[in-house]
Amino acid sequence: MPTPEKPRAKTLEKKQKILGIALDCFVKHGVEATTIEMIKDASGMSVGSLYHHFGNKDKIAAAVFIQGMYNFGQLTRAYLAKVKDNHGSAKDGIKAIVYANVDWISDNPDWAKFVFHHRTTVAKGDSDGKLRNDINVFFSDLIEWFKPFILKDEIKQLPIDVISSLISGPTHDYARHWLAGRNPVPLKEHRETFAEAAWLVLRNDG
Amino acid sequence: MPTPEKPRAKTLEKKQKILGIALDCFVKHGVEATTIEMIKDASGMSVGSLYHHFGNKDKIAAAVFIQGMYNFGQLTRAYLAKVKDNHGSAKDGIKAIVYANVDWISDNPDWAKFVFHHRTTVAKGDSDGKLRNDINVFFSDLIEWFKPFILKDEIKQLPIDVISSLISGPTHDYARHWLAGRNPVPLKEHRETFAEAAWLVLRNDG
DNA sequence: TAAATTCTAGAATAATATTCTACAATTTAG
DNA sequence: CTAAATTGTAGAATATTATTCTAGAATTTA
Repeated sequence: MPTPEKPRAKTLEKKQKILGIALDCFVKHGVEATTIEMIKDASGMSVGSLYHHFGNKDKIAAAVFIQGMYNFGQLTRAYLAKVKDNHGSAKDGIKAIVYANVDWISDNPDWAKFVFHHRTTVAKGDSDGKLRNDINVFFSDLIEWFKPFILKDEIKQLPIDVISSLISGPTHDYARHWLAGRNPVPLKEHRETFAEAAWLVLRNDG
Repeated sequence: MPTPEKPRAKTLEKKQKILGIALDCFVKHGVEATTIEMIKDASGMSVGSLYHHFGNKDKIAAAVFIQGMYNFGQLTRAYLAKVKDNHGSAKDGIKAIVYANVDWISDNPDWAKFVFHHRTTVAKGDSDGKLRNDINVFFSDLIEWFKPFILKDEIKQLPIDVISSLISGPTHDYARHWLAGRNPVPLKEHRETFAEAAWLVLRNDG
């Protein structure tokens, strides 16, 4: 087994900085078109160091992706935790999820662009399934929250993955177009619309 | 200006065949990881010919993308035309759009995978805006169809791009996960669910 | 049927990713 | 505190892959 290396003091923050720079390059030119040399020049790092830290270009991209997903996950958990603390309703929870999506995407457009366009790319390199697992854990947290409301018939009896798509689908679709410059009106301006729409499709009775 | 070349007899079908083979490679390995040599070997074509016909790798990808979008557009138009012919309601039209999406994605999963993941990539190379324009034309056809129903207040007064995301968002989101193997239940099984959901959010009054 | 055009082939070149080797900096063990 | 041991840096060397180029074959046009 590969010895688990112990990083030096400032290594982690240095790596984080590189991820930010790599993100800039990736978003500006796309992963394929950004060369290691670009990242090297922009970060003032040597090629050797980059490879020492990340292994190869795909793994840099993977690290960027994971960083982004992690931050997004944190925000969503925080929003849901607040609902939980206030003993919020099913409606509050569903709207909170939409809010978390809209807010994170709006506040981190570059990360969002990257995350939207590179899940597949990154999944390929996830040989140990670590990423997959993290996402599953995140997902089961969400399910935990939903279950009681579904059981109480406040939310429609639908498969969880369908529920998930009904909640996030419209927001993500609009976000993609907005981030790409095809939709001029900022996502944030439709926050309430998408939140209410999600509740409208998922609530039981009308 | 670049002389508009006149292709030879079997050139077009040869190019189409290559696009299919390229799609296979792209879907199996991703655009970045498929080499020109792979496409060369799989198609029995020479490197020179590939470059003669397509210019470079990005343009092969662009051609694949455009082919896919074109086919999808055709299907959607056909579905909507049928509704028009039968003097269908707003509900019929909105459900038809969802059906077109679900059916095309289900019947052409590889094309769908590619189209979903490479719009951005391709948009970068669309210097003359031809692709952009085609999509705009397609979009305005849709808008034309919607307008009367919005005016008659059968459909909610919302910006067209929001309407578009509310109709297609959930289907596309689910499709992405299904195509990536994360959602095991085929998209088609939720066709009616997503179609009804779209109508539920968009209809006026409840 | 000859000239013009389009297409094919594969070698030559260029751009880029990755590996490797030597050394520098930091940490750890005693 | 000091000497291994470990981790990080640098840049040259190598390997892979994209792209260009040249010559000629096939087809079309006039």
